[in-house]
Amino acid sequence: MANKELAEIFNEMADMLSVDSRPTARFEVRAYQNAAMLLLSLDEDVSELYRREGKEGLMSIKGIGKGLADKIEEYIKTGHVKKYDKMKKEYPIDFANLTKIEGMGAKKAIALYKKLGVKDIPSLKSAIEKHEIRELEGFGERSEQLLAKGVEMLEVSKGRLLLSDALPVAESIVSNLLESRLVEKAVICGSTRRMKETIGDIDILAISKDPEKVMDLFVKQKYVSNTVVKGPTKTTVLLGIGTTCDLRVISPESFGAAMQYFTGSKEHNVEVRKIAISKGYKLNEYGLYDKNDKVISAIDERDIYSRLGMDWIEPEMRENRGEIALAKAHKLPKLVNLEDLRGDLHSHTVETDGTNTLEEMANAAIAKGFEYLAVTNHTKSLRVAHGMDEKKFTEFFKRIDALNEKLDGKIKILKGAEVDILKDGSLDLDKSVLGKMDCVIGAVHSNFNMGIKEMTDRVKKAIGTGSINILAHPTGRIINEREPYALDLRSVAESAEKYGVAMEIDAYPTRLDLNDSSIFAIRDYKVMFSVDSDAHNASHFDYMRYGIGMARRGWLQDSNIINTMRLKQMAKFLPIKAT
DNA sequence: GCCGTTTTCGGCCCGACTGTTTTCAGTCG
Repeated sequence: MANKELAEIFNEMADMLSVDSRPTARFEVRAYQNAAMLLLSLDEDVSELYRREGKEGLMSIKGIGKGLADKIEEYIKTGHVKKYDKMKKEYPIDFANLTKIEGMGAKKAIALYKKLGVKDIPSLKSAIEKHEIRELEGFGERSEQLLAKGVEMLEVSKGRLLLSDALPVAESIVSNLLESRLVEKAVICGSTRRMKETIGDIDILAISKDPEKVMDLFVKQKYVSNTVVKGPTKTTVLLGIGTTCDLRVISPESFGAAMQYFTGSKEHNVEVRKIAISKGYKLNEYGLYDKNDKVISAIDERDIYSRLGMDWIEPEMRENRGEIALAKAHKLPKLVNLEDLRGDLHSHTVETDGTNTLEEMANAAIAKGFEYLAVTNHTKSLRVAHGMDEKKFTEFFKRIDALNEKLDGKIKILKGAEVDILKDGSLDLDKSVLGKMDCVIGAVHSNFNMGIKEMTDRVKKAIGTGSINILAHPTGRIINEREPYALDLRSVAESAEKYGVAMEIDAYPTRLDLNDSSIFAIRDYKVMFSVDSDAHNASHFDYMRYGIGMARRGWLQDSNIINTMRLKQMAKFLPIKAT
């Protein structure tokens, strides 16, 4: 995809421009960085947009003007951006990796290149080992040590942390702080509060009369492997799960402003601050101030938004994707909540690759308060998961009938399957058996490396059979492991809308598929969604909250999601049998 | 390099921390 490559080029151009002494250069840096971010958040391939709408289409994106549009066009046509190539000759530096090091930005990278010829991580390591850095003007022994530590940390941590690894640890630390009675309040902020699919670091805010003791307790938490910085207002530790965690102790009167500030995202905050400026105010982590530095609002996050003429914005929406305009117009959507879910439509048992029996899964679902649970085991061609054939499904369904009778309305177990969508788009089970089911999920589990047209046709053919009700984990990606397969998601969504097939938001922590940006990409279609746990174990129903996180980040309401409905209403979407 | 119900020129988000300095630059969130 050209978006990612161009974003890298623009980011590097920004890095190289950062040492340009022209007074306008620093604003050009921002323009390039902004363009890189826009490209990464774009729903479709920018070359597709260009093919369809030309340079005008590119320039219709706010933040892309003539200069950048020219460069995008040049890249699509020739595969090169001349200005970039020229700059890169002067600075043949691996900015992308070097600036991943904590404390290393573009300017330091360039300084090290000019003085020592450092151009990538290996040459940096060698300069550190030879103690060349401490001799440089503007650097010192401490800088050299910090860079050495930064390189080491970079090599240990690979990929971003899963939300499901970060959130429980953050919650546990917060509850330990609260239990100690040393803090009056403690809350999670940052990307964890925004429920991003992966987390860079964990941010926690607290109010306390005794900050030193709180910090002492904090660094002694069992999750902590190392203390990076320890002060009375800010302490940073390294957690065993491979991320840093900041705890800030703030004054009670600034709590709302600090929450707003540390929740981010950065892009959202920049826009909110611009609004503050336009009203003659100033907004920072301590409060909202007027021209005379008098506090207008600071204690309560909602009040700060309100004083800026906006409705309070759910953390999951704070990504500067249009939520600010809606908040100003008082037209924010009422996002779906975990409590709105009435059941789960995707789960597995020991018969295939699950670890609990049908009865155990049913009981766990009852404990969760579900009204229904679809058991959707794998089908025969998925041999690694002991996929079932027609005969096994028929026998299994008799057990479901018996169990439903025994459970006497405590829950309704729906007969289902996660049927493989084969290479040619046909389904892995006979139609006569699929016809007996209450909930059929279609899923691609093989031949991931097809071209985009082939793969799109394959999935659309499966949807067109009329035999599936939900398309499972539509992009097939596994976080930090497998890229999504090539698929025209819009075209698939169009087809899903036509055939009344719901698109899944698979809540399994390594999948989270669809994710927020995919949901955004298909928001023009009136397609329904299904938030499912994909549980392979009775404890996996807890994963639902991550799926709800994605749904909320995609601005979905309960009316967009089929399993917020009661069983009777669901009959419109699923062929639920009377039994 | 982008943008515009105060502007097509003159603006462009904000503050803390750190290590290096002796008033500040670079980085980060």
